[in-house]
Amino acid sequence: MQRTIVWFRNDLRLHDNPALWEAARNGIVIPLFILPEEGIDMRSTAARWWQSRSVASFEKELRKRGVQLIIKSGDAFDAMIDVMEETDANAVYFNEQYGPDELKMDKRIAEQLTAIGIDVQNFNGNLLFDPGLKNKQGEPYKVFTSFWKRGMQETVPSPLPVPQLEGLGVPASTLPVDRLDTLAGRLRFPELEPLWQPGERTAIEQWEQFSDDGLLYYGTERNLISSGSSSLLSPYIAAGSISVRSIWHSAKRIAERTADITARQSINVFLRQLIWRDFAYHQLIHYPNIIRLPLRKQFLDFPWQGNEEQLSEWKEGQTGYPLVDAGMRELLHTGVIHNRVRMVAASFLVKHLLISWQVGAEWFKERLIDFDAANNAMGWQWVTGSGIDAAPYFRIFNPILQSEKFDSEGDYIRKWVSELSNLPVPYIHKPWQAPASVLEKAGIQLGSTYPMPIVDHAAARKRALQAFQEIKRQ
DNA sequence: TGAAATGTTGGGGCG
DNA sequence: ACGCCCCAACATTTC
Repeated sequence: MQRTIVWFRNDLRLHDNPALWEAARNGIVIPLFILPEEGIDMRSTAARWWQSRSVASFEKELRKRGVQLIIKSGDAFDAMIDVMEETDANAVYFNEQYGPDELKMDKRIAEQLTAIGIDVQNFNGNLLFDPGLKNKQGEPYKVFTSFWKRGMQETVPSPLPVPQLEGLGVPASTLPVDRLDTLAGRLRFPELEPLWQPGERTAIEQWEQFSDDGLLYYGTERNLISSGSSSLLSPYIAAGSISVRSIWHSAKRIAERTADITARQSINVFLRQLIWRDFAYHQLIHYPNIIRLPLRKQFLDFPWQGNEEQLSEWKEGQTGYPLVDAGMRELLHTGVIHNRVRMVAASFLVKHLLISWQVGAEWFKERLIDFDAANNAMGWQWVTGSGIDAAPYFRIFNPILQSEKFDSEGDYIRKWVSELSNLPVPYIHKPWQAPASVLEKAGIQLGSTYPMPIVDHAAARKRALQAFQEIKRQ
């Protein structure tokens, strides 16, 4: 009877978990989660908080099934050796991660384990498609639409069911579950605590609720910021509490059952978003540097020039552009931002403030509970125009027009920028244009209760285009 | 998964 | 009745 350590990271679920499934098929399962070594990489991020909450929830699920999650900290190889000595485990399975650091570490650990006679196996548990997908010329895809078309033709593996688990039967030594909190700096995100319920069950419920209703209108509603049309699944997908392949197949089944054209189109729009996620990993796998460096070389010399003060104003939602500020405050208070606003706020940092996308990406990494290195890198490079299939640099979002288009009544702004809540349309989108009487009636003093725009849109746009000309010449 | 600038057209006001 | 101008409204080009 094989005894397999299943090393969990961003795959905190029982359903459709290839590593867990195979381990269970072969015998006894020894689930392991390893916290980062003390003193190393201990930065407290919202995503780490979320992961720690998700691990705690997963531990409970396992315990209900009579299986103990072993929690260790420190070097992964050393931790595994510890566990193997105590439990006589003779195999280690895990699902692949695709970041450059993770790949390097996984390779190192696999080699070390193999060298001492341990059976090591890894699986794709995170993506819809084969991570090595190539086009007909044998090249990685460089344009999303072709990747998308290919994806729609691919067969996505059917999700695996929840396996029957057999655990060790005797307790093994482990760190207490509450160590997750302290190590992850959980106490630094008290405002997120009441907002998010972690775990596989909640994730599946969330999907069922969304697929029952919102999914069918997703195509037309998803851009309307205050319509509540987001799936809210991204934090669960990021932690691996739900499998994208399960979502895929479930959505496909719903599409097959419905004759309504709009609903079918909506489902396709949603599937397209899932394919964007795979495309992000596709890029990360083929161009691991995209996390740190622009893919288009000329952007290495881009004349970034934003200042610290403006960066803080952006982070705090004090730019004077209501939609941008609403988004940045939503991020601070909830750990997520609506996708449309994400683009507008990111574009504002890069193009209006000329602050480098890496700085923005770092802030998102610190604050997003749905943080995903591949998505984040792709998204920021897309906005900047420095990535594959990115928006051309001269495409500059106008934060006022975006606000008028996608938050036409200003409801989203009123929710997050409460000092503007009494301001009527159209001035809610551009308070500095409101007549004095309107401002007074709404109880607003520009420059004191709410900032004047920190940059003028037209001037900032012009400046950004000039900066673009500079690198284009080179 | 833009926006602004520039070009074109056609209806209507007006001398 | 006619030509001229104005300017929405829409289309195209440019950034």
